[in-house]
Amino acid sequence: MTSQSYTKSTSRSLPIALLRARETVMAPVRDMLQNIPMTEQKWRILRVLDELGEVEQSTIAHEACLLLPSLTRILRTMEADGQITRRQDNHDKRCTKVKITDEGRGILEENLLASLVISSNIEAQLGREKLDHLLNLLEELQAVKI
Amino acid sequence: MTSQSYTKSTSRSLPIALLRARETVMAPVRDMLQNIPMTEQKWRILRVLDELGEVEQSTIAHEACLLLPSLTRILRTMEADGQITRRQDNHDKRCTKVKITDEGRGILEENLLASLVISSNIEAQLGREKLDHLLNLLEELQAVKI
DNA sequence: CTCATTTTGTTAACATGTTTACTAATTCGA
DNA sequence: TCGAATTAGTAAACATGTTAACAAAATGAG
Repeated sequence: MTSQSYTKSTSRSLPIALLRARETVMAPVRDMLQNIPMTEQKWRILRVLDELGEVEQSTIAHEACLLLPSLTRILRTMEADGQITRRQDNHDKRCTKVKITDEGRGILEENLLASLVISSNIEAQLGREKLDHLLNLLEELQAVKI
Repeated sequence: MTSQSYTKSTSRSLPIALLRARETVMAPVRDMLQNIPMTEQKWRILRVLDELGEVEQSTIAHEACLLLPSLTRILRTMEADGQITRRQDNHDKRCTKVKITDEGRGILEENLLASLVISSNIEAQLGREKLDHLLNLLEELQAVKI
């Protein structure tokens, strides 16, 4: 840090450190997704739907870290591609319930192995204990109240 | 995880956990930046330039986690707004050297306090030891070879 | 030296991010 | 019960993300 620098080192800035770490981790995932083809966002949506079952769009947006306007557009193409289905909720007609289709699940299944290889590679290099510790700290961080 | 779920819990997926953690941390930063007004990306660029001095665009792109096409556009507006200067390198005429201006530094300085308050708030809630440990793990993760 | 290759950056096209404004359905208090 | 406030989602506009194609300058093997 020079006398000209007003802020602390970017490598010790949590937002920037999180971003850089994510770029490192995502590099091989992006390679995998390019072969499907599928975007990061659609992949996250499929994973969330696979995990949570049939949920409303706001839930997907929150879990997959997407804003609703983006989600609206992305789900439109995913529905057209047969990866998800959408239906109006009976009780609350404002809500749209979204569910993954067999075709959507198929995409997850087909890339399960490649996905595991990537995780294993990272785990092998960082060490299982450190990885677990990191995931725990990240979960704690999400619980911090702003 | 249900019998239908092909992948592990998204909260134990490193890419998704990093993204969610970052969203948590960025929420107050975004509030701060909206008052300037300034985008996340421009803020990162100013921080990197403040830290590294006069550098070429590829370096900025790498440090601030931006792709060159995005950077080209963003620097164009930042130059027009007087926050940075650009000049052709004498030795390698392919390179453009970029430097922060006094006006750009002023923006950092004016928001230094708000920025510190946000960091302190997170540190207070997570604890200094955990925060340091987290930053160390994130730095280690970036060194992982893919 | 010379030409193929690499490096640095730009442009274009389309997807996604982000904000604001909007509609429709629901909730809740007077 | 009614109307204000809230909630779920969409539309539009502009910024940024992402890929492919490109140009110009530098490099390197022959």
